[in-house]
Amino acid sequence: MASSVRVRFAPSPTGKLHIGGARTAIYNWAFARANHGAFILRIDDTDPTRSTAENTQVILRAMRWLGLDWDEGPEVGGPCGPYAQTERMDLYRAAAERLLAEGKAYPCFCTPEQLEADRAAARARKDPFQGYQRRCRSIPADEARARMEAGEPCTIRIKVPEDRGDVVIEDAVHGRVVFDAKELDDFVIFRSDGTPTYNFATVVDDAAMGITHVIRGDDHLSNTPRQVMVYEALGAPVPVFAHISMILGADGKKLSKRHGATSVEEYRDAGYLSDAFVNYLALLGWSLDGETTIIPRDVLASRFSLDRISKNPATFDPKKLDWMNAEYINRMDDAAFADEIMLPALHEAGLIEDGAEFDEAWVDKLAAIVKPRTKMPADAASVAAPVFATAETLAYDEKAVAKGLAKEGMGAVLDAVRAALEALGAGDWRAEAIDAALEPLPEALDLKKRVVFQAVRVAVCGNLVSPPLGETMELIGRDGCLARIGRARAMAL
RNA sequence: GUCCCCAUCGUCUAGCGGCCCAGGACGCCACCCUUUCAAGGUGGAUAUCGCGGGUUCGAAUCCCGCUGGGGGCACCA
Repeated sequence: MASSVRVRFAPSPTGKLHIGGARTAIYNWAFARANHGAFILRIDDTDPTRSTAENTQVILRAMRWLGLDWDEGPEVGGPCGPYAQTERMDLYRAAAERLLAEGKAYPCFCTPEQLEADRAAARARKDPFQGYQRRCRSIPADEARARMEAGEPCTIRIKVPEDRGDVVIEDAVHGRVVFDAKELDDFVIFRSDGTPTYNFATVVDDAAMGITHVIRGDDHLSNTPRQVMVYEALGAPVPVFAHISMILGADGKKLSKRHGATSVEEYRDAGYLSDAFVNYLALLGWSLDGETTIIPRDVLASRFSLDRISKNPATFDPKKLDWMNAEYINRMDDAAFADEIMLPALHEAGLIEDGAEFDEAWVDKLAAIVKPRTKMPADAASVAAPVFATAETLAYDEKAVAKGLAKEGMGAVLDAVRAALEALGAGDWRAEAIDAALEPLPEALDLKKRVVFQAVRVAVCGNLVSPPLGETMELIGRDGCLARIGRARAMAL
């Protein structure tokens, strides 16, 4: 396969992995998988003041949680390493030297003050071109070389060919985008401190790593013609670009802290399922067919395509993410739900001991009634909590007691309930039998069904809300239920 | 200032000249199921396809202008 796909996700470790970056990573990963290509992770840490090793670790952890495995990159290595830009400085230096030697770049001795003055002047005379005025472009090569060797501080600028004309970018999502090379200035590729700039380092790396498709945020579209200049100067093939839109907050503004959680790990910590999160993010700006919303990652990995990426910016909608999460939870089978969601949640909530063992059938039955009431993992703990309490520890909700239990006549109801339940032997303690035993009571007591069952519910679960009574009581057990009713009897009138 | 991008229900989107007085999903509402809460089922409201001009027998779809958003123009990435 001569032209096999190679894509990369290249975050800067200047912060946590945020939602927008995660989606870019997902698209790159899915595109690589769908085309049997390679997904490369590279750490673009050329900004020494803002990059930290800790952020890199946070990003790697987030990538793993998202399930985006990389074929080449940190901790897995690969033929194009190293995969952090700070470790590739020699490459950038060599590339810059080459461009200098070939006359495709030149040193610029302008001071920041000089540059600022030029900019101010351009503004003042309303010059449509506000970029670098190319003061140092015409310095003779030997003079430039001499000044450099004398140690005069300088940056290296790329020489945008005078007659370059239009720079045409065939973008996979935007189509043809045309820039006039005249609008491009001779931008800096190497700083005076000897470090490369982003637009240079990325291109050198993308070229060296054989990247075939650059899938990244829209904010880079305007930078692309600059990068094309570097590819051309380097004599490297220009990859296919795919610029994806930004993700906005509910107010249509760029997503920021004001909009709540923006980093991947905040969503992980909040209990969102990786699969649901990835599915939701993938759909924010991409569609499979316009109809399907539940797209498991294996489908994403086989059916993802660039031509179905949307051009418009997307607003992040937490409500839909919540729905998606609940959907993934409800699609789990009971055993998986019990092991992966319910039991860990109960443990987290301190409701079960370390290494506690439960009867498998019992746990599955519990899972079956808890699962549809679980939108977030923590819900599983609160829904199942009454089952794990004892008659002594069960918390009675005050309002529930007032509304359902502490009322005239409820004492008689509980007495009747107790009598009916006591008639059931331990061997008959099953949901259907319990329901059958309770069923005739409302009529016998001449009360509404609702009133009777509400009293039982509060007595047994401590709350007005619970999973179906019969099943819940079966799981709690005969003794537990009778003990609770005994305790509740004191609260009833 | 200048260059570039974007514009369909509140939100994510389908649509690439007739199948669309616009389809799906979230959310919302109603009903059904029901001893509560969910889940599930059924149905419903919400888009003059940003605005104005063209082109065409016919435009959400093509062209032009405008407006509104966003991004770039750094020795940040």
